[in-house]
Amino acid sequence: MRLDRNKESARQPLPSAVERFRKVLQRKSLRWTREREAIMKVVLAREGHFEVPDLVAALRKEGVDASRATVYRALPLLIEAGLIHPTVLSGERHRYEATFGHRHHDHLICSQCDKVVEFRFEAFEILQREVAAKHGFDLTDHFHELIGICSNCKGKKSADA
Amino acid sequence: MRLDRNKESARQPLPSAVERFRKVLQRKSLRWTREREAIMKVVLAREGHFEVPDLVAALRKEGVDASRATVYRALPLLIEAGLIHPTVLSGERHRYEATFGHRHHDHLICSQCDKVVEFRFEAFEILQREVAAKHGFDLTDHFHELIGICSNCKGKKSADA
DNA sequence: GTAGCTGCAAAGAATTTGCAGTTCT
DNA sequence: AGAACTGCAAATTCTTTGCAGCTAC
Repeated sequence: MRLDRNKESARQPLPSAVERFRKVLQRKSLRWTREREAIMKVVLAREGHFEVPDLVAALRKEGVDASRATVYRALPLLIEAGLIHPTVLSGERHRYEATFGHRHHDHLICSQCDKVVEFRFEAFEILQREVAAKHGFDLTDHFHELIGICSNCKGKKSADA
Repeated sequence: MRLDRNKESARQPLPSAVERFRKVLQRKSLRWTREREAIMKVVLAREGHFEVPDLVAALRKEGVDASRATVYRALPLLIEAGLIHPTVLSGERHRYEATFGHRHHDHLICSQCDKVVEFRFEAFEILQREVAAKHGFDLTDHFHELIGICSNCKGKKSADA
């Protein structure tokens, strides 16, 4: 999760997301285009995690003009603007999650049924900064994912092999 | 990092790694072959993180018989045996790290120079189990990676764009 | 003897890139 | 006008698979 304590972004509607995105573009002398705007909106509207091929399909379904290539090219910018964040998730393809307008959280995942629980534990946030500081780092981001077996799956026999 | 508190595996030489691997194979009615053995040894001998294509190249260089396909097929077994573990590390391809004979640790990474610091902080281990338990999960594994700017890079101007 | 293995080469997928035409600023 | 964009299709990679012949048990 991109750490972001100096901006009261959570819970704000679209305008400030637009602002953030524009700011990044401006700083890099890049342009605000209809495609980038469309991608941004669809991304922010998505619930939970998403993978790029799915996102591309979703765009197409909404009749949004934005080719796969353009989507791939936009992602790093959205990340830089703090609107989305890569997530780990044992999966194969890259996964992202909209972070703008969402309270920061990490994930607890059942390895058997893939159930995902979002959690937030302030102690982690504090200790992480401490650990980083102890090694002379300024913490800017982190990935934290817990893997386990949920109560529901505990009973079931593991049909291993 | 695969959690493993019931086995005093760390610091032990090869034999017990072999034993573990054989045990997994046995349980799944799979076979102990010269290729799997060779892959296991080369993997355990590697320092730090590795990606599959590099591992395959390393094997070839040592004249080890083991095709790419066989390597890919062996990895899940090595993971199951607790000899290696996938790591996050923002990279593109899958990355692994030998865990057998190494004390568990997580990573602190400089996003500018890619410097990697291994850290271990007992509090995290404990709190993670607590969080999992609070949601009814049995924790079996976790990914935890801190991203920041190291002291060395702090001075440098960020030649962004 | 048989189920499982292996290498190979082909297949699959996700992501990236070169290019020619378009569009912000 | 000029730099930056976009879609397309081709190119790259990593990873997986089908198959025919080998090998551990």
